Amino acid sequence: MYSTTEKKRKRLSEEEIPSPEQKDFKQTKLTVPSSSLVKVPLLKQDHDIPGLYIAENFITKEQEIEMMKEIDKREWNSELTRRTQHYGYAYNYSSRNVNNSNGQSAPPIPEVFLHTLKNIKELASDLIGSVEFKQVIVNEYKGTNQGISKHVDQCLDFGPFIIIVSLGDDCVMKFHKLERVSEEELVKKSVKRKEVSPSVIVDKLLSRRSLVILSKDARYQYQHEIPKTKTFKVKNKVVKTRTHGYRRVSVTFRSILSDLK
DNA sequence: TAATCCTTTGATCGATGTTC
DNA sequence: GAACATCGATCAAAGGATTA
Repeated sequence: MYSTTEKKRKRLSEEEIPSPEQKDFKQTKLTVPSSSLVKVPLLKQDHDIPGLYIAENFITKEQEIEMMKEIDKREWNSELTRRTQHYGYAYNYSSRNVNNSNGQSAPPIPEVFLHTLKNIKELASDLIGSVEFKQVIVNEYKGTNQGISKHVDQCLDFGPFIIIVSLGDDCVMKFHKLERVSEEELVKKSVKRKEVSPSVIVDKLLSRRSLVILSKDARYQYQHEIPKTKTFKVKNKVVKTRTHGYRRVSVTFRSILSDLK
């Protein structure tokens, strides 16, 4: 039996005919990392959302511990309901922009993140090219009800790729498809975005130690959200139940558009 | 030029639906 | 029936766009 909400919601299924862009789906490791003796993660293009790439087990358990240790040594910002850390450029949630020239500059990006970034660039060089990622935000989601409301990452300051490394615990990210607008329109502050009707919502499991890259449609034509729910579901099946001990830390890398100009 | 409206990102709350 | 999940409405803040 389906709920009213579910009836009106169109969920993508494996059986759906892929778009021309999706037909080009390929499971590729875009570039071989320097060490050939370690298990090489695969960067897979997602079937459902153009521009979404996921690499499971992108980092090792040892790297995860090392990153967590580094994060826990640092000072947290408790301005939001979730705790955050900003590196490279601080993001101002009130003015919704990045700033490093008004006395609120963020600390430099820690070495352990730069090392991760180097591995990302090796794995995804064909996708991200020579784009420099100079801003890092660490978000911590603890307990049973912390999440982030649906949104599209700011388009005026941040570049075309959003890169997320998940640490600690798994989560589900929900993608809400928006009415399409051109990338030229996106940089106009006045552009109004609405979800497509009937709504298209795609659930994606982000497992710990995985890498996610949002580009193209995944970056600009979908809102993403981490629901503030006790259970995480994919296609209505519970894949994770949060307890009070739940802790997921995400490390998000962004490029700064003013750097690209 | 000043006032007003609109935008984005994120938070909160209430109503309604679902599950156990 | 209680607890939980989902959805939509509303609000905040600051800057940009529009209008008078």
